[in-house]
Amino acid sequence: MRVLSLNERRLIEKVAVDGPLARTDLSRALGLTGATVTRMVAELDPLGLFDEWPDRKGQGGQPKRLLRLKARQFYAAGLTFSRRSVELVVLDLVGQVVGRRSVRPCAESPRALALASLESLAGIAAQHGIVPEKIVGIGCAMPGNFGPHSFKAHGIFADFDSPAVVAEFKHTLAQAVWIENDGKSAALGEYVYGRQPDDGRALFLIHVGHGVGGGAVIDGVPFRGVNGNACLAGFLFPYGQPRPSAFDLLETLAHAGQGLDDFGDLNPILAGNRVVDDWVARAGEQLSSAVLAATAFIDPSVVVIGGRLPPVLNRRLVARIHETAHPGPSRGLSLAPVRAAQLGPEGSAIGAACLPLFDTFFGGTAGNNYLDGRRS
Amino acid sequence: MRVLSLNERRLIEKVAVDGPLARTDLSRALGLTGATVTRMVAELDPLGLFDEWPDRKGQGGQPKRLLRLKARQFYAAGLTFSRRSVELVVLDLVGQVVGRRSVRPCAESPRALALASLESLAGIAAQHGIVPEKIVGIGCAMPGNFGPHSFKAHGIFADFDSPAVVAEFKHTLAQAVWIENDGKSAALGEYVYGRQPDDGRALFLIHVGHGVGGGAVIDGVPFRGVNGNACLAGFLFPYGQPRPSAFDLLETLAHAGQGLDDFGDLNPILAGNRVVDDWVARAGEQLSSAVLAATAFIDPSVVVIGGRLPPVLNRRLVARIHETAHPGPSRGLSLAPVRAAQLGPEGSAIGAACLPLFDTFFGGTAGNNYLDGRRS
DNA sequence: CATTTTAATTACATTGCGTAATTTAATAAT
DNA sequence: ATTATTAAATTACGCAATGTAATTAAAATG
Repeated sequence: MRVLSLNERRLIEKVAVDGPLARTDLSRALGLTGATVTRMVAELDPLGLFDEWPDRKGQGGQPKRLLRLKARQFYAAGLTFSRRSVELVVLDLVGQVVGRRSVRPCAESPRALALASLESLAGIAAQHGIVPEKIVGIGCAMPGNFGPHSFKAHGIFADFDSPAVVAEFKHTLAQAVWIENDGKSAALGEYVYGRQPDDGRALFLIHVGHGVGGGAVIDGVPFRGVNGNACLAGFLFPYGQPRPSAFDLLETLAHAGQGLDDFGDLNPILAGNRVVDDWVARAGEQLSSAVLAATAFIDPSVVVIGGRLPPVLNRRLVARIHETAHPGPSRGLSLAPVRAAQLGPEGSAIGAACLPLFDTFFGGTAGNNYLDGRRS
Repeated sequence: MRVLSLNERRLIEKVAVDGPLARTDLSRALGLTGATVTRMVAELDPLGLFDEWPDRKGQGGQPKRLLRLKARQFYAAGLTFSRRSVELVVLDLVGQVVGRRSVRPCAESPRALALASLESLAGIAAQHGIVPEKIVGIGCAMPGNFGPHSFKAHGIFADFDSPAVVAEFKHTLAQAVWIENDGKSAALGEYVYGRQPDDGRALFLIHVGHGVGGGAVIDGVPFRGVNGNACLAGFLFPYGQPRPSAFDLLETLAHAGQGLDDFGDLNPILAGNRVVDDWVARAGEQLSSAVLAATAFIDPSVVVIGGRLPPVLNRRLVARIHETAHPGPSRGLSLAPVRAAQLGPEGSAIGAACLPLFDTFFGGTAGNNYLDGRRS
């Protein structure tokens, strides 16, 4: 697919995040003239990105012609890594999960995993009549950190440590592959597909997963840090001690004789579970410190609690954070507003699939020159 | 002065930070063609921004013609607020302090302070034959935080709290006035005029001043947060308890019977001072936690220790941080490299004066459209 | 003194976007 | 029903910033 210009991406992102919108709305929102928006939409027409229909309820003048992203037009796959399985979802550009497969116990080699993923992807594609050109890539939301030259995955996925393995993974999948930290991809997914109208300009997500991570999207740009390890909200909670991670909850439950296989098995056992209640009380309190730290360093417009836990637990953690009522990071300041992630239990996978879609259709690298489309 | 385009600012900033440079060097560094750089430099010629001279030590081919910023060509004033006085410095675009005045006890009303500042500025200007058109503005590095609609100054400058007062200040000074948090302006100053070749893409400064604040410049853009309160590295150290601030050092000294009037009086009493030694040991240890937090959230290429202390103390604090040897923020990660601020005791004022210069000549708002100079 | 090499300049082409005029499709007024 | 009004969308035209490619400039090299 042809490379989209910066303003084309801005336009598409605006429609995706705040749509449906008419050309005039876009003109105002993007600071471009109506003429330019008309031209850009016409230019993008061959891609079939938009649905368009006249606005009823107009009060005079020519009615607006609203645009929104067309469903089932472009796709990406997202991989999330759990304890016992790898989940693959296929997402379309509007954020609908088109298909899902549980791939394989992750003890397998990366190559085997890649082949199995490819097979699952092909299966879903065939089932829905998706041609390969409509799949823009595969995103992997990995628990772990980036070293200066490699990705250091969380212990149980140590096979992903070497960049050579990542390269082979890309090669085997025969697709463009994005590898990103799970917290950062979840933040991106929440920004694009879980955004609330009053979220403002900077979203910070605390990722309650294998560890306690995080990510931020600031002015539409993912905030990665120079090594890709920014937003590590969990630094406050040393390893080996109680910490507000989903992994920690599983261990706490196991310790109380309620061993579970994976994050996905949590839902049925939540109701009236004393161990869970206690964990939420403690973890919520810890997370409020993390919210404080995020407010102090990032000063975001909203802090979202998300990750691998069932949405109910995210909401309960948020309630607990509100109870804790921390003072702000400095004189006269208060904590950033906190809310639970909008995206459901598949938020992590949606975030992963979001990586290729975002880089292809949305914000991209803000602030490069060549805005006019002159590329070297 | 005419408004400079984004690429013009990028060019000027590059020359300022990494100069002297030839047109070809700039072409490579900015991703523009040589033709464009030639044109831009010619276009900027009337401003008299550059010195140009042929490069000796060329090894063949036409010798480079190196460019650097011309001294004493444009100026800005910077105000810093201390306990008993307000310091005004005049800085030129290359970063040289042209003149300094101690303005007045800060108990005075903001209007009186503004008038006194104006007088001092006029005095320095007259002394050096600086015409008003060459002064691009006045920057104020204020200790304090931004509320949603106002600036909340540190207690002893409570008069600055109201935006109306700030407006009057601007009006009285009859100059463009920038009000910024002291940590953030110090970070900017350090980025522009104290930068080391290996600082990389993201500089984080921990500001040891009235409180413990901070600032960051990421990819050439000051990082402010949505309310202008990001980078508050001091959130770890609650008020009323020992904390690594310059204010805390003064109080510690006063408590030990060594009362001082202001930060500026520290230098003579440092040598062999047991109280200071103990304070450095404790504060350095605390600061290493702040470095850890900054690494976790921002993932910068360098953390700079700066603020209102004498440079010797900054260096001693850095040494102490290195001794403390904190583990990194997460598995496999280490702390960002730490170094002491390059700018001397006037760093804070230089940072303040840097605000107008930066907004006029440097990076500015990256990522806006209208790169071509079409402005609405 | 011709050749090579790199820097800088110049002439010309491209293009993304603004300005302003025009067309379109609805409601409100007569 | 016809006309006026209004706002959205489109079209024709122009401009400014940049790229491409050819040209000139000034040194080292042989």
